[in-house]
Amino acid sequence: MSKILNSKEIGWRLRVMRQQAGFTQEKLAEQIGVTSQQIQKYECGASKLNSDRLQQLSQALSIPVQSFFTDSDDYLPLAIAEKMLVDSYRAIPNKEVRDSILKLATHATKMTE
Amino acid sequence: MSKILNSKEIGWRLRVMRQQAGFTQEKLAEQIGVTSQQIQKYECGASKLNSDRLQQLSQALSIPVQSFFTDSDDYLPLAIAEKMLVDSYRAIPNKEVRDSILKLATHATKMTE
DNA sequence: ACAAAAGTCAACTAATAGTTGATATTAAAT
DNA sequence: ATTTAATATCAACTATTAGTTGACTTTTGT
Repeated sequence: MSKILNSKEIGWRLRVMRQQAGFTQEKLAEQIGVTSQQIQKYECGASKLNSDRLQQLSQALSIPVQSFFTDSDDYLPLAIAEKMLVDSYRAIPNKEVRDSILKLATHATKMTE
Repeated sequence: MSKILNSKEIGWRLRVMRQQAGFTQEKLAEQIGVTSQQIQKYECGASKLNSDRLQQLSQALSIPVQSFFTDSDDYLPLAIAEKMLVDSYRAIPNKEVRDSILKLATHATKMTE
């Protein structure tokens, strides 16, 4: 159960990722079709990102939507099991097998009942 | 460049995933603190999900946020697939299921050699 | 066929996304 | 150090939409 991030925290991530991508608020703003003031609001958490904006921003910054919600820090000290999981996954030469593992994982909740 | 999904498409995913999780609109609604009519709106795309709702729904349905935005697992670049794998793995509430996924992954490499 | 549960529709209100215009801060250049 | 241009921030207002309630319809099970 991962923590739910508030709009301030999400806004901060947007800011960091925008800067890493080398955009000004203005440049990013015109790419997704809002004013730079609106980007500003996203970044301080005064406005919340909806599904459209999330996708537009992800595309503009070339990152997956998930980046807004999971700490990259979480992945650095990857728990042993998780590290094993990813390492194993990487090591699987057959794409179909990889895909089926991934699919299994993403749908695993259903199997618990 | 992956396609940007409109709220109708996203709503439909919500519906499918809710049903797969075995929730009624009502049940899901009370879990995230809105009315069932509001869930209904999300599902037909009459309302858009914001970052808060996305996280609440992901948690309630035990899926990563990314599930709402990526069409099919097959197109995912490796890095994103890995992220999704770990996110999904973490979202699995049942330890036994988690373990079996891990075991499957670690054994998958050998089996294909 | 009936009753109960789940889902849909419509009208309204509350909340917030998004705008414009003004002000502040930073950075570069003279 | 002063000025200039670029970037970022603040405040007030408007437009949109998220979210509500209540009535209606469909589905499901006995």
